Amino acid sequence: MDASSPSSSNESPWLPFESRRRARDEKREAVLRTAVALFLEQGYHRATLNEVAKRLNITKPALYNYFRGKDEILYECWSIGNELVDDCIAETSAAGGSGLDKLRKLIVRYAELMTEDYGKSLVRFDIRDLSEDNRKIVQTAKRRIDRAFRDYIAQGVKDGSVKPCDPKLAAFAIAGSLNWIGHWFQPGGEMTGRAVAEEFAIRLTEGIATSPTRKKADKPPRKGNASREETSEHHPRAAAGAAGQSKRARGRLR
Amino acid sequence: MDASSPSSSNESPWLPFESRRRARDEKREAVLRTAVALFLEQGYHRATLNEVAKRLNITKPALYNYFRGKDEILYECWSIGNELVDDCIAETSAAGGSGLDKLRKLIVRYAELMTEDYGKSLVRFDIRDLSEDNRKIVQTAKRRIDRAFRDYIAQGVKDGSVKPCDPKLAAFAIAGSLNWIGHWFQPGGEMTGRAVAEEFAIRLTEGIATSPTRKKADKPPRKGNASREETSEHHPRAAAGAAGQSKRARGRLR
DNA sequence: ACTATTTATTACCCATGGGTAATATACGGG
DNA sequence: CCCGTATATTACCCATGGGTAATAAATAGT
Repeated sequence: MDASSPSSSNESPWLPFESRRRARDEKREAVLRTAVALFLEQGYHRATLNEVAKRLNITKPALYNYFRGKDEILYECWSIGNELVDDCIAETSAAGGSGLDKLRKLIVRYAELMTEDYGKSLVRFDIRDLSEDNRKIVQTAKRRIDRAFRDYIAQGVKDGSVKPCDPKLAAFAIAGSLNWIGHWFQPGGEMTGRAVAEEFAIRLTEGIATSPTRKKADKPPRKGNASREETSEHHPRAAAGAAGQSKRARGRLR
Repeated sequence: MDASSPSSSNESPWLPFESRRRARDEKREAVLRTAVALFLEQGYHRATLNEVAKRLNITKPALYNYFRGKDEILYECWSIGNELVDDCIAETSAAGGSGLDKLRKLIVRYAELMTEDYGKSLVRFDIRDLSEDNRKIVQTAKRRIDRAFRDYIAQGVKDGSVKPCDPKLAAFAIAGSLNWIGHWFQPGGEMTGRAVAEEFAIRLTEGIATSPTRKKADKPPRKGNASREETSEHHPRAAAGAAGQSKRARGRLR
């Protein structure tokens, strides 16, 4: 343990009593990284700003230099996740292919997102904890995500890559599976996020695809029970850092 | 509106200032019905015991005649839902058939449960709000539910009704879809709970079934967008009563 | 009717934690 | 070196809401 190491992956820019000259945005993001982890770990209501501050080696009021309040922090966390999803959708839509191709691509990306903190925040945070305004924004964004799934499915039905089905219900089923990943996945388990994502992309589309699914060597059913017991039903602790991405500058105060 | 009607579906046994002689268990259950609805509607932390009491025409301390505290009420709500699931599993296991048959049966029942209050409580309530002891019980129960799904799938793979696949991941995918129903379904929408359940049973198994799925006249893709806009992403308000079932007598006080 | 028991009410307590005010410290520029 | 600005700290405030104590009203039994 070297306490003076410059800056490992997920560390606080506020070193105990020292160099505090980092750029403002870096600190903002550090707050969000810490907050999202804590909110996921303990749940928004049990998590306190005091604890967030403590993990950053600062005190609660300092947080108010960067955010208006707890609910705004929550919103910003969600917002980062949302940008990541938007990127997924944009890329997926840009890349050509059949409806099914796009659907698969989106599933892979979205699934992997669900294994990261900011992705989880999209499905684990309660919209009702937000301010009226932010809640509206979130709801609109969620509709847009839903539409992406539905559109790809509908498009697939049209171009023949997807069996005739109700796009709405199919989207519900698929998105449900994916969103649930955000509740049970924890890094360090049997499978990596990427592996889960790819497996789900196959599993979730082989029911509605017109052509047979599997590509690579047909994966045989796996044995072996994990050491850390997971369940499709519950949400365990969470931790682990997530992607950073810095195209944000909204919400400057003063 | 006849205020003196004896006892409609979801009403308080405590009539404003009057007849208070109902059996204890009936009152207990009335508290739970009200609580589960409110917890779903507002979220556990935003919901207050004062509000629960108010909806029952009583005051907060009266609730403590029936429960030790808020978290115990939460647990009891969950517990009722769990009993309902247990019944599903028991019935499904009792009825014979291939692994796939059982899986489908369980999906239908479980899905429909997810459209009811007590069912939703299984997936919407946060385990971390419970006492240490109750949390353990819940976790165990969740593992049991997960096992049922996995076992049916594994059995299906063995008896040839289900394509070779990893039962664990398949169970995750299916349970995820189903659990998510508890987040988006609201009665009064386009489809009834039963309809959703049956549709999901087909959709979720047609990917892993060995034989072609659909039974009745092949349902054509449906058009028509609902008046009340749903999304695969968010959780709306909730209300509606759920099944009662009264095989409970645990937790008597004093 | 009188009493015991159950069940409700009114009036509190108080821990928690979000948020603020006043103030101190660091930093960058002239 | 001094001053303005940004950023942090200490010391508070106070609304909320779970939980309790003391007490009153209803009910059942004899």
